[in-house]
Amino acid sequence: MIQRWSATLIPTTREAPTDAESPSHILLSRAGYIRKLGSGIYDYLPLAWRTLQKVGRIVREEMDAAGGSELCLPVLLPIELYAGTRRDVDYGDLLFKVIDRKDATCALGPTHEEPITELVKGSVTSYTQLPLNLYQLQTKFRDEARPRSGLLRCREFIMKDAYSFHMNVEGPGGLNDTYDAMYRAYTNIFTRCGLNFTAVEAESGPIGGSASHEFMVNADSGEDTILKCPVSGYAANVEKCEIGKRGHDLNAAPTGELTEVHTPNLPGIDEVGKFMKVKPDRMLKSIVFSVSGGRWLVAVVRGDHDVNEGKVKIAVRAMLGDGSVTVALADEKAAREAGFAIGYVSPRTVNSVPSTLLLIDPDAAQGGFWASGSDKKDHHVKHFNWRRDVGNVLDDEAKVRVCDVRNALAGDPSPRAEGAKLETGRGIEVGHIFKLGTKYSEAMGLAILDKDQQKRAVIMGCYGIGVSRTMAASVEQNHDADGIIWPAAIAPYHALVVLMKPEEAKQQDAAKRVAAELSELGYDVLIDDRSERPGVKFKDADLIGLPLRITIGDKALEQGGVEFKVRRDGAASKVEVVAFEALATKAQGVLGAAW
RNA sequence: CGGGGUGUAGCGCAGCUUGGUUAGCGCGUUUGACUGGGGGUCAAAAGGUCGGCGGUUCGAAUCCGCCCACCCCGACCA
Repeated sequence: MIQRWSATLIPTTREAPTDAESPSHILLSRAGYIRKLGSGIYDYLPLAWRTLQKVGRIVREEMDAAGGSELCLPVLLPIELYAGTRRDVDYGDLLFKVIDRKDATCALGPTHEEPITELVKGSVTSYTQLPLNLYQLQTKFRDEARPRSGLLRCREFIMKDAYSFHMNVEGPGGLNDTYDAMYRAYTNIFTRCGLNFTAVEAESGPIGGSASHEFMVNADSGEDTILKCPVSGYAANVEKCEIGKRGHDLNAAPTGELTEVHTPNLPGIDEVGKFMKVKPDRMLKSIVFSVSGGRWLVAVVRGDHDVNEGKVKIAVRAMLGDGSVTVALADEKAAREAGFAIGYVSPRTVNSVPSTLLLIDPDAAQGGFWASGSDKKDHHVKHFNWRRDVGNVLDDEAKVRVCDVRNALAGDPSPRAEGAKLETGRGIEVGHIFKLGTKYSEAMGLAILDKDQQKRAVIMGCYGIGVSRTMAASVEQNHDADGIIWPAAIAPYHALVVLMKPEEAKQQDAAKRVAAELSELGYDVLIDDRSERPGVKFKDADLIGLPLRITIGDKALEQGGVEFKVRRDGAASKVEVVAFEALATKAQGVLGAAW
């Protein structure tokens, strides 16, 4: 298709709005793709909409190829729909709500587990109709506490959400089949979009195992940290990432006498450390959790490490041999009443507070000098020693375990390859696939008779792609100082034909000829026919980032051709004159076959 | 929700401390001329509820109060 710049709306600007900070926000704004209408609310202008359509087309093709069926559910959802799942409460303020004229509350859909479950409940009546994979592309709403980074975190955004329904997890037609198909579809989608991405293991679903993956676009500006093992290829997000084997030693000799230090009004590890002249990596951080059944748990990590709640939960369940125990950060007041000096807790509380379990991260379960809380407000201790100060309870496996309970960091041993070290990178989450299990079907009463005439809750999976976020993530990953650099597959147009003198018939004819030829090959062409100075047009060309720029000017025309420039080569790269006859081949070499 | 900050032309900003003609500047826009291969030059012009409401004052963009919007850091984030 062919479009003229003068006939569409591409309001480029020299400067970005002050509130734009991330590269995608700045460039998409400056290049005339998006405009902000309110906090976390953006207009998609023609260029952006074309890119979104292209991403959407790839998504649809791959979803259809993987057995999905597109449908479209309402955005406006009666709040009563959430009666079974209580997500109106769990989602909290994140759920956008509107009130109608009858004073009834509706939610603007943040995702669609409830309506899709409701739909299937009323329309699928036999196991023979399963499996089913239904998806939609639509605008979603979330009342984010703090929208930021332009399209990367908005209150209104475009998402592809898919839901699958099964009678079984394993075997043909089971959840695992579809999950794997979705994993492959997502890999195809992001590959076709021209993105450099990593699929990482994410927080496990209720079914366990590696039941969830996030697809992360690798970009330094990403909000999420991901960890990778360069040897085995293992990759996971911080919440999920396992750490390889680490040694520990609870029997080392003390470094000195246990000494109490008065540390008044010091809020954090860093401040206490500075005051005591102890580095955070020689301090013990003891975090108190409450465990169902009226028990307590103290998790100890090094001062420079962060406790991982998910790992704590898994460890406690293993320790108690009970998969149903719940673990939560302790309520401060209740913990104080139980005898924990919150802010000054030490591992010794395993002895002093009844029904207390102790989990020690290997890096904290070492000899040498340690500073710790003293279990007394405004006081810490120096020369803490595990064996001397905690005692033989350390050997009681029912009460004390040494195990991984912290977030992984760069340099930690890989869990999958001996001797390899984990590396970190930043990423932008653009896709998430998840094994839901029966959470929604049970809550909403979606059950079907199976072959054996047993009524069973339907097993579900859900699979999301942030479509508008994918566009922004691509810009985060593909840009330079002059502007956007689109991968050909999602560029709003493949080529920009720039006329040096748009009023000259000779150049007009050449532009028409070039555009028609490229269009016939299946490429989308934008003709810059504005009577602007060349400098302005070149700057705008770099800014909007179409993969190929073809300049029609006297210089090249005299040589019987046009100027050919690839955006990815950078603004300052040399242009090349290409004869008319050679243009098609040359363009295909750069852009690849169109669809 | 806690902390910090900002609202003045389409965009970016100055003016506010110390109230006083007609509220400025750069970019952009319009018209004309010269120009013509990386945001050109000259000339002229259009464009403002100074976020809103109220108060103080002879007089408010400027001082005071309330409200609203927006941004940043943190908390939060299927």
